Amino acid sequence: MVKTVSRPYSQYNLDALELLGQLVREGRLSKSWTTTDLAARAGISRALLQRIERGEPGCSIGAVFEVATLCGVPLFDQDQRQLTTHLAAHREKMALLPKAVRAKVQRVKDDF
Amino acid sequence: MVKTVSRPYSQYNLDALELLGQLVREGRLSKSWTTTDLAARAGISRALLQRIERGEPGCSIGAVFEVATLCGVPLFDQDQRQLTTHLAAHREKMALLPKAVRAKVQRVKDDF
DNA sequence: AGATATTGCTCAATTAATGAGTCATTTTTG
DNA sequence: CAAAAATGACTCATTAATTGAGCAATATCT
Repeated sequence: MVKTVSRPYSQYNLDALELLGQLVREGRLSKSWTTTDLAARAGISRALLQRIERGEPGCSIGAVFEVATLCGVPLFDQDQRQLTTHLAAHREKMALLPKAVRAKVQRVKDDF
Repeated sequence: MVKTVSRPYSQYNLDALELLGQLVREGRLSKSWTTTDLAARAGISRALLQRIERGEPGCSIGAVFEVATLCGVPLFDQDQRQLTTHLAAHREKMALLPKAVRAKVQRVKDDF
């Protein structure tokens, strides 16, 4: 029985997901929570929690974030952690950026 | 038409997801990629990319990570960034942790 | 060691996400 | 200003995720 690949994920991200799953598991154990405990707290099924700890890429990011937060796993960089502050800052920053980008038209010099 | 809530996500994580979406969008624009460009690179549909930039919690974490990486958005802390190294380290660390936790049995002193 | 709880896994049924397409609007370029 | 392109938002059919339950194996506690 060979595992079929539904979508081509990069190895880097598969590793990142596996690491995230391990961090979650560590956090859970450090708090002495059973899988059932944590799943209940996060409002998800135990089966899904196990898939998250296994680092499966198909899990919804909302569920993963809930679990990670409960386990004390930081989601972003230290300097990005103050969400509310940064949300506002980024909203302003976005206002300065172009609303749309445009593919460079490769105008070829065809007069030679 | 009121938006029905499929699952109770914490406001903190909703904010985190919105921030992540903004960071992705910033990264995309800084590289002058159209939504179609980035979606193609990530191997996802444009519709999904838009949901990711909007910070919707239902998107698969695999898709979000692919996009974030392409946009140069760091996923973990500085000290957790070297994935391969940390994967190995965590594997060893896990070997030392208990395989299962057990809920403390609240043995009540019932002899009074 | 024995008892009991936890974990890991599978499977079918249900629910939700994803892809593809369309359209109106906004933005950029010449 | 006009044309071309990008974006945002939406629908619907398809595909995939999620749930809930059950069971075997393993780990923990007394």
